[in-house]
Amino acid sequence: MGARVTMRDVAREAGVSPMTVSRALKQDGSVNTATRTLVRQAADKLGYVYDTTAQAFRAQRSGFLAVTLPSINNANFASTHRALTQSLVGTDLQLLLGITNYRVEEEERLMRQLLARRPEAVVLTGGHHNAATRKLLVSINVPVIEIWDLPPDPIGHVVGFSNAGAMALVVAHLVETGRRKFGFIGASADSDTRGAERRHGAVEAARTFGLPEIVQLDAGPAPVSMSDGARAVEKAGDILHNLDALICVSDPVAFGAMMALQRMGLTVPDDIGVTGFGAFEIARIATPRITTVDVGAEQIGQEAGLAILSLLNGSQSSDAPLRITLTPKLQPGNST
Amino acid sequence: MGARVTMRDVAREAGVSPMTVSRALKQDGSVNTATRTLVRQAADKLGYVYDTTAQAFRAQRSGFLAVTLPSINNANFASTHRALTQSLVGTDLQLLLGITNYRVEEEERLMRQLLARRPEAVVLTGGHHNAATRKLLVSINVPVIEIWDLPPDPIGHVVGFSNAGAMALVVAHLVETGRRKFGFIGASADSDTRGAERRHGAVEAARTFGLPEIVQLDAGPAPVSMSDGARAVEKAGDILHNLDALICVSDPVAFGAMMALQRMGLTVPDDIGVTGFGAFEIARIATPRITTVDVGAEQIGQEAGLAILSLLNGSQSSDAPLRITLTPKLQPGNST
DNA sequence: TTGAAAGCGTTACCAC
DNA sequence: GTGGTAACGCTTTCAA
Repeated sequence: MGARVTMRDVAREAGVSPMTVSRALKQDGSVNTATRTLVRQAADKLGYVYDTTAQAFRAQRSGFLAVTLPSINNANFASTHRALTQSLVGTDLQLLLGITNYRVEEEERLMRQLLARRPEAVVLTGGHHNAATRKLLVSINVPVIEIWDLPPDPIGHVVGFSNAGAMALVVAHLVETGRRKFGFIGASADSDTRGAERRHGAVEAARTFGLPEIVQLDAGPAPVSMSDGARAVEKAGDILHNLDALICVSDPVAFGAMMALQRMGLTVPDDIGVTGFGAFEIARIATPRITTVDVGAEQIGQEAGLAILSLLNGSQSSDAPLRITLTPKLQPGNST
Repeated sequence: MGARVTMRDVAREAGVSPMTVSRALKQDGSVNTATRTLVRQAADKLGYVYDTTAQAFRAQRSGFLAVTLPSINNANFASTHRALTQSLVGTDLQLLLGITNYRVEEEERLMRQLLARRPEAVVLTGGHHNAATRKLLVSINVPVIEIWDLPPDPIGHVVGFSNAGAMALVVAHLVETGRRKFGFIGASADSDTRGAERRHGAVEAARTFGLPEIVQLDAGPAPVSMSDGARAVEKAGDILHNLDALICVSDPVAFGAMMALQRMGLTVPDDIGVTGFGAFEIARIATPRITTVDVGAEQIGQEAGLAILSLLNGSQSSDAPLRITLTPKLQPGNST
């Protein structure tokens, strides 16, 4: 139950000054190798743990990168998270993660909590925020990056793709395979704004192709899962016989839909086609493999990380907001 | 780009002392209402922003709860995370999350990074750590909780269940349904220590029941996924004809295995039974539904949260380490 | 290459 | 109800 070990203690143990300890524990070149070894040994012996809080306080640099994600249980967001983390290896930046659970009010609460930690940059998944959140973010004086979207009126920088455009790829593919009458399965509320954009993109693309209006099948509030996809199909009932493809907001939803269709005696893709979104593992492994869209989740994280580093280096002026646009790729499977 | 506004500036503006500003900006009752109004106005006028870093430093209370998870993309860990977050609502504690990617060396690196932020408590997923990590954790003076395991020699407190015991439930169930010759599909390396324990539990249970030795099918390094399960089955080939059940380390692996079996013309459960682990959504939605084990991921998070709060309140002495043991429940499906 | 002093912004503690 | 003083652990700055 002893008091905390500080640099002062390590200094005493090593027979040097606290300042030398400070320098020895960094890569800072100006320390004698022997001294450094001595200090390292003393630190290890005493079980010294560096105090980032004190450093952050003294240096007026938190070392935090605030990141929000809608969900922690999503392979795509996990990829983005991993790539972002990876791109910060070797720097002293640390991710401070907040999960919004797809709720805008939660995002505001979370953002207040995150900003109180004085992050050096902020990464938000999605480009739709309430007024209060926006106000918070424009007033802080650090880089803000919105990812996974292409907001028309971004707060700062953007690394994303067009969710609507990605859905247009899907519609075009379905048309090519000779289909015309589509249903869309997605979340009901506007909570999943990327989902709403995908829906919108599908509807618009259908109009462009001169197709019949897309039938909307409600899968409940976000996040929508396999079961929600299955339930939406079950609720649809006879409507399905008038459709030749179901466009799903994500691969898990598509898989749930396929399971339900199978139970109803409908064969995919012969009786009806099914498409997913996001290139999740389930799309590859399901039988039939699900036609999906790879949005480059990993690349988003990587590009965002690189952007942050250059913005913080000052090598990139933040006066000219970045807008990095990725191109989603259709991944045809056997479900269409 | 002027210098930062501090309490001192606000104090000067309001004609009071910094101490009074500090009190006025909290809910702290002992400030005259008029004074408080004055201070608030001065703060607003100057655009004052409270400095949490300085507070954390001075008060020696970071407000952080350090949490490690093996993966961000896992419904079970996501449940634990959500429940833990939920149980801290209303407190000033904030989660500081680190992902180990199932790697022990990564855990050490991560733990150093997390501890440097001086968390008020530490939650580790898993009960296996390298010597350095253990040393770090026993020397810090805050509550440490290991979850998702029942380590024989815990660092501090424990909220978990027996992975081996849970697998014994599965084996007992398979025996009841008349099966005797089992294969086990799990990660190869020891990286997924919970997986290794499950494997061990299955082997032990088989011995207890006097069954033939369980055939080990390697699914590669952790994390193992649907594809890994499928690949393990494909590699097994004719071995499968000598088995009447495949015990899988997780539901995704079990699903992948089922898909591969199906492609090989084997019917589940008639030709061979399949079991999973973790009560993932895929177990419910797959056809046939996968027999699995619900380990109470959410309850783990909740209990850990409650434990932390009581430990930090001082209402619970940390001299007597908590050991909360949950009871996994078998969820029979149609795959056995 | 190393050390001494000062101070980052806040709050615990003690006066009044 | 309010103020003064000191201190949290580190690093910037200057000196040796």
